[in-house]
Amino acid sequence: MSRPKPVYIEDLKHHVGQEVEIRGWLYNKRSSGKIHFLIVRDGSGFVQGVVLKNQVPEEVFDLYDELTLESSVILRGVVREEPRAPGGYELQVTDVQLVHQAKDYPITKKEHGIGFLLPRRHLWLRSRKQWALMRIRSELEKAIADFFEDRKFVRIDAPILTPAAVEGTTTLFETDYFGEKAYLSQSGQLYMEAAAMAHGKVYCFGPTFRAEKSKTRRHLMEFWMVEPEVAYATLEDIMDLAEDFVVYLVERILERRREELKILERDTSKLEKVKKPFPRIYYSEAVNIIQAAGLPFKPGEDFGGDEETVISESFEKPVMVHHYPARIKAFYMKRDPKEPDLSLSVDMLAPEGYGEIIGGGQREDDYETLVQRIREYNLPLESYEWYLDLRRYGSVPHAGFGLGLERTIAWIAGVRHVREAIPFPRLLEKIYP
RNA sequence: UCCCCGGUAGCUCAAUCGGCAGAGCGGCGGGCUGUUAACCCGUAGGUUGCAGGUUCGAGUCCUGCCCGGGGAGCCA
Repeated sequence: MSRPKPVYIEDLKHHVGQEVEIRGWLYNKRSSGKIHFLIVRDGSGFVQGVVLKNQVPEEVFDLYDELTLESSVILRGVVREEPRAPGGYELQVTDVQLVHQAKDYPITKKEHGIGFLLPRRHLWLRSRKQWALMRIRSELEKAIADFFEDRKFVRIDAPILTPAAVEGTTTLFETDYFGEKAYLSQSGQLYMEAAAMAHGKVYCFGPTFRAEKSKTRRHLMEFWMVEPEVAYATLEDIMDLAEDFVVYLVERILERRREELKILERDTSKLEKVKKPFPRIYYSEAVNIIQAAGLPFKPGEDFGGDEETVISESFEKPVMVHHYPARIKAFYMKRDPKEPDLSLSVDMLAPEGYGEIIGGGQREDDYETLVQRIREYNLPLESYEWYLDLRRYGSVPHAGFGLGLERTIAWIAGVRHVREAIPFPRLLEKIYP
């Protein structure tokens, strides 16, 4: 007996009428007595196998009882187009092989609470929605690389172990580095500024770490960030780039991950509206929106979750808020020469209340001013000697931004909490599995 | 660190005014040739988070503790 060719479920449409082999895991099963339905997943998709009592040997038909959820199985059968089957194709099963029997798989088809699922993240990843989310994440990572490659950016990997803080040490994970203190990176930006002076247009993409005691749906202790930095760029230039970037990412997912969005029950009409141009408003205009909505807010302060929600819900597209008060932004942010109390900064807020996905702006490029800022912010000048070198030797105007990957995924995929946007989330005081 | 909510069967939850601790799913046994988180019949399954208090009587009220979730601050 010749063994049929192993194929992936996503390729079944090219094998209609042929006998194939699917190697995967049992996702679900149903039976009506003399007909069994086996829903199998193989990583590339889900397919229903139909086992008819009068068409397979008795021992194959009876194997149904041994096939517990998440057991690994090999199905052989003929591919058929079938409107009654989920996905449109099904397998007329000729043979079933049990590779390994899973005993009492804990995650069932019914609802579970987050407290039950998170400690079982290694298994939860197999569930349909989580599967869809990780495929969207993977596609976004590809889209990020493609976007910058198309625009001739050079990818520069920032270090993860760093000697000093970018914005103070209170929220850093500290570790020992041969007897000296070192910290896990909370941003690659300063290194990107150095790299931009070497390559003009650069970006980094990697994990960053914040030891903030944050316990909200928008926070992770370890998250991934994309940080482009462009020499000779202004605030305007970087807003244009951020806009193009986000439009590109949304388009890519709509184009290549529509099935996954459907599994997640995402309302794609809201994503279709994400086209240029995005509204750009001054911080002061954002304050007006907040006050018109009746929120108690002290102008000059940074926005909290409620304020961000009110602003972003005023628009159908991501909105860019720029010219924040300088005192609530980082030391390296350049001030507007016309209004020195305001910084050349921008935040992009995602619609539907998903909050800030981008933060960036133009950097201070004058040596004396930067030294003064470092002093004003009570930061150790000696740690920034190398950074100051960038202003000593051929300083130019430059700007950049950082985009939080998980918040972007949560928004595009329409999931409420960022913990589902990363394979193994690191949450406050939780590092298992 | 602060604020709010919760902890009852393996899971998700219910239990009126303080009055016999229940359902669905999952498990197990049976039935069904087109199921879509299948359905139908039957069945097993409980230290109601822990400690104390009030009461004839506490899952329910009170005190303390533990654990979990959501949010604030901070940020992407």
